[in-house]
Amino acid sequence: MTQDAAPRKGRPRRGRAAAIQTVAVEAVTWTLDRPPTINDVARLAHVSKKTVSRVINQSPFVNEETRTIINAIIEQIGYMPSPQARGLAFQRSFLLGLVYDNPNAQFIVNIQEGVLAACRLAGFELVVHPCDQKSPHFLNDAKQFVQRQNLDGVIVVPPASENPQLVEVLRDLGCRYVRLSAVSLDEAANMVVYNDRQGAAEVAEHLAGLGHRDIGFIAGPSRHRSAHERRESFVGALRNHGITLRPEMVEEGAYTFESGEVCATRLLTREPRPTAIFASNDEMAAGVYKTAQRLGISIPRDLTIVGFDDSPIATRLWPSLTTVRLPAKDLGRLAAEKLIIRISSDEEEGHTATGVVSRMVVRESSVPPRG
Amino acid sequence: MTQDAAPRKGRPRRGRAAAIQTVAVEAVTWTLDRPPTINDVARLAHVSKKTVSRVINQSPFVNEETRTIINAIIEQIGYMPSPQARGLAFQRSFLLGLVYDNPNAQFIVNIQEGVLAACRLAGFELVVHPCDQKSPHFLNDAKQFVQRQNLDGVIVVPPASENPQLVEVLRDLGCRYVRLSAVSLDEAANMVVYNDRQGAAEVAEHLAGLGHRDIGFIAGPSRHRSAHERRESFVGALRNHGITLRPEMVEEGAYTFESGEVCATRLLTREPRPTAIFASNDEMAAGVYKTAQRLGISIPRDLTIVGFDDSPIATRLWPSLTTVRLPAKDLGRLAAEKLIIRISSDEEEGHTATGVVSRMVVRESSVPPRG
DNA sequence: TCAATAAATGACACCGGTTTCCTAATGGGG
DNA sequence: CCCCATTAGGAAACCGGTGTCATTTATTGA
Repeated sequence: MTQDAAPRKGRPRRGRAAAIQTVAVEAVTWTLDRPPTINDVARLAHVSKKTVSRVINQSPFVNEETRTIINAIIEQIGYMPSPQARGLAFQRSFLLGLVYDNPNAQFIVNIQEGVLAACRLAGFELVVHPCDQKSPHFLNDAKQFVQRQNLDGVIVVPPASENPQLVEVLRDLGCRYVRLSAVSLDEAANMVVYNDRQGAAEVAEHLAGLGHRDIGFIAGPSRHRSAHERRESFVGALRNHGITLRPEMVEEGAYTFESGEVCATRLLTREPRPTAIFASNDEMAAGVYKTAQRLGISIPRDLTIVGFDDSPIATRLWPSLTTVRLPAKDLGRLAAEKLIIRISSDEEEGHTATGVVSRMVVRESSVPPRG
Repeated sequence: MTQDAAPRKGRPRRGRAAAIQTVAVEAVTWTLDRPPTINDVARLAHVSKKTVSRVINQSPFVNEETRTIINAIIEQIGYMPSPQARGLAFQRSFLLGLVYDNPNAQFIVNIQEGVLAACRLAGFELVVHPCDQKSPHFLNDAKQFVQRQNLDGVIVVPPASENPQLVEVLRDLGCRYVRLSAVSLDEAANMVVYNDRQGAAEVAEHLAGLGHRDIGFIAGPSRHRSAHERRESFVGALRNHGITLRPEMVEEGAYTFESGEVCATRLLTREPRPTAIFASNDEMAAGVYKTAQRLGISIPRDLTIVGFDDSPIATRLWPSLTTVRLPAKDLGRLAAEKLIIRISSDEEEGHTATGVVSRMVVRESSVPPRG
């Protein structure tokens, strides 16, 4: 890829080419019982394997006719270069890794989908690798993963992406990586960020605008940066509207359905009962629904609920959930694109900050408070 | 792996080993600026790379002391064999593929999780590959996927797994594969099946036992084998209880939430209105919930609803959904284990049929009909 | 004491690509 | 007409492991 720089002129040649055509045609009748290699192509084309290699790698130093012949033979015998051998010679694997320890299946699937879309376009394949930050082998495990497969790059999803030790391991390994996070941490160049502040602030304005004053908030687990972002932005925006979130109106959940139920039970059995609850993600919002229904609290008449993520469950719930759309698929695509560009252009570090914003989606679960 | 068969005796040797120990210790102070290779290990151990290779591959033909030394050096310099080079020489990739075209994210994630668990234990990595059966490039795309990455094996998830052309492609490629399906199709050896009949029959008995007679059924899309299985088993079991499903009480959905809403609307606006609806999966059951709520029909008082899959949404819904548990994670694990065993033992075809059964889970959405 | 035997190890080619370096042919300028 | 620049292509080494086969050394039986 680094050699065989662009030529300045081009002078076609003849002679060998015409003869080869015949050979090639003759060769096609010949069937191989194993996958064809570059040597087979070279032999059939009466050319050295290096020339075939040049064709494969789009080197400009190949006569147009020769190239045509070789391409025809490649086409006819169905030759495909072995990524193993290529990787060995190139010192590259054409493999990207996706490291995640996120319990939210939908988020992962969406991310994965976006990543795969970008991979597909660039000829990369994706190796997925779930892990567990709480495991003592976590770091070693991640290290082995990257080293063993010789990954060209790794995409790390939160909350694993927010683990500084993991980042250090990746850097030590010299492995290019892109992190997804709710905030741009220490290194903007290696990150794709999603702006949760925007969405959370919109929710605050929405609730304030509807006239809610007794507002409950279910925060995410503190190890997630997104939890901080959503909380701070929400609280701050409420304050701008002259509303102060009382401490007892804030509960910390774990981004799970069950924790949503638990937190909602606490909030809804307090006096004064909140007229609106903002849960930091849709899963917990679903827990709030269930709790409210169990307690005979009507949604949205007696309780406005807002979630975050716009996962499929938001529309499955009844009434449908007002939430904040987090474009996970776009995030995945952006991350992969960023990584692939960096790999292909051989840059050590990217320079542009990349990110997406989250916007509120108003549905049926948010209405003005009663009375 | 095929050479270096087991020895008949063992006679320890001395002499060189003691000297090597010193060399090894001395060598450790030497730091490399690139990932260590087998050559580095060999040089430091004053041994040929072949011997190191023997140690790596657990060949019994290595002197115990030599092995110890080499292992120590490997440990100390952090050497890990390159899977690329290994794969090239072995003609193997240690990579498994997961091919899916299933829109149900949760199902895929669960399968993937099970597959990964098995992969991890056996030292394989997983390359995921979503695809689209409706695309004209579908088969070619799958072929390229397998060939390019030299996959050791592929796991195919329904409905793609039920595409005979895809199976033919895989077979032609000589690629080992395991298919997941609701029924054992033409080749039990290459399949992991889940028995949907059991669960569907249990639902029929459950509904009949509760006293329901006007029962609506939302079938899955006919291209899914599982749709047939669930339908036939349900209808048959109902008949055993003297209940005939009238044609107008059957609607065909697409396994999606939206199609569930559409089908439910049709069913619930007919006379006589069914007192129970069995949806062929939970997503569609969620659509039934939404429709019932929109129409002011109380669940479960006025309408019993049963789903299939036991996906997370079953417990998110209110009241919680009676459904059939399909152990997707186990399915994935079983498939991967089966595949890995076949790869490792170099069997062409497996011989044991593998499968899981589905069982009903009764929750709050199913009660006797009113009156 | 001398094969014969067996364990332990090494030399070398190979897997399927790539890079480096070199040669041959062509055409233009002096 | 010769030399050089330039293009097209090839030979050999290499990437990091493997298989095959030969070689070395020690033990054993005759």
